[in-house]
Amino acid sequence: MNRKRNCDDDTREFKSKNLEVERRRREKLSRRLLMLRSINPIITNMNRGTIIVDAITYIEKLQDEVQSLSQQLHQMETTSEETAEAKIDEVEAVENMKNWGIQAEVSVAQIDENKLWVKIIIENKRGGFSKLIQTLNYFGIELIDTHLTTIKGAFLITSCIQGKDGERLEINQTKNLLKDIINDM
Amino acid sequence: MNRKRNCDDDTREFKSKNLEVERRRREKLSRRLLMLRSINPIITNMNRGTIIVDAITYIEKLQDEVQSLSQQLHQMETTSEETAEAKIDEVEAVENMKNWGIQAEVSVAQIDENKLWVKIIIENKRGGFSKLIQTLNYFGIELIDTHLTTIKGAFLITSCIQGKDGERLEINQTKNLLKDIINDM
DNA sequence: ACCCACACGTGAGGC
DNA sequence: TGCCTCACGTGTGGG
Repeated sequence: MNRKRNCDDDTREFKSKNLEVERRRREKLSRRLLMLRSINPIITNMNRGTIIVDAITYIEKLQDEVQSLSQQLHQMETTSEETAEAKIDEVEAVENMKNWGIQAEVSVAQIDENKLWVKIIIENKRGGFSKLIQTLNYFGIELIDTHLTTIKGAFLITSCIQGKDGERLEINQTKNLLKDIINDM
Repeated sequence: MNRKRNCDDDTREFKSKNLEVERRRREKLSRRLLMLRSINPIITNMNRGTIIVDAITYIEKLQDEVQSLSQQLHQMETTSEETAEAKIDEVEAVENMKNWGIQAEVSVAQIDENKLWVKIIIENKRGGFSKLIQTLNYFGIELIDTHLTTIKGAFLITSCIQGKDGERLEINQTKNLLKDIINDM
């Protein structure tokens, strides 16, 4: 502890051998502390001790952030698994349609001045049919009576439709609308 | 630097006033370094300097992790917006059913020894109908002829079904299967 | 003057 | 032994 250097060492200063080594060590430690402070965006003070405290709190914050993010990501992945399955189903549906030589088709015929008869053959996309119905509903088209059959990856739909509020439906417009809807799926 | 204490201070050791204070400071710093080391799962050495280096590398790793996770989360959110829309549609569908007093319903009747007639009223879940069809298909049930109407957030389905390969269908089993499928949606 | 934080040089102990 | 790390007590400069 207390330096026991004798008082008789007169003028000649006796340097320890590890003087320079110790100096290097201190410098290295200081540089590393500055490094630690430089990558930490949250700094309260530039004291030697507060640098470490800030680093601790920053690490804890990052750990919480990682945990929270991975948690959110995990539950988002689990909820979107069915979407992935749907994608696979759609691919298989197209394959089936190709294998069986089924061609997509849209036919529209006039029944009377208010009603049209439509026949649609499309690939069996997951949710495609209900989306078709909803889209038609959005465009003011009401499905009165509908037949539907699924065969080997295809929807076969025949339906009697009319415009809401007695609005007249044009054959070509309706046909183009149906094609657009199917293409958008 | 060199202590200038006169050699005439004889036996009485003169303690600096900041001796204890400095001691507290050192202890505090050591404790904080141990804290920093304790929350760091990646430890190469327990040296004073390597503790800081490990903390730096750990912070950098955490930062990269946070960036990567938030990036993945962001692009997953953008791709799953449509799912959120579907959820909203489902909620609205249930609201509509409640507003119009439509009750979910499953009825099954026997047509002949091979065919059953079913009537189903369910909420208009996005993709629910095609999932119903696919699930029935998975359980070996074939839909021969199907009527479907959507009214105010509900599917009204009447269908003639039979078992594949001439397999007989029991009424109660089929009814329970349909209920299970609907509950799983 | 005081307080606080830091750097300094050195001895002790482990490998 | 030498090398390396740490704790110690103190001097010093800034607020």
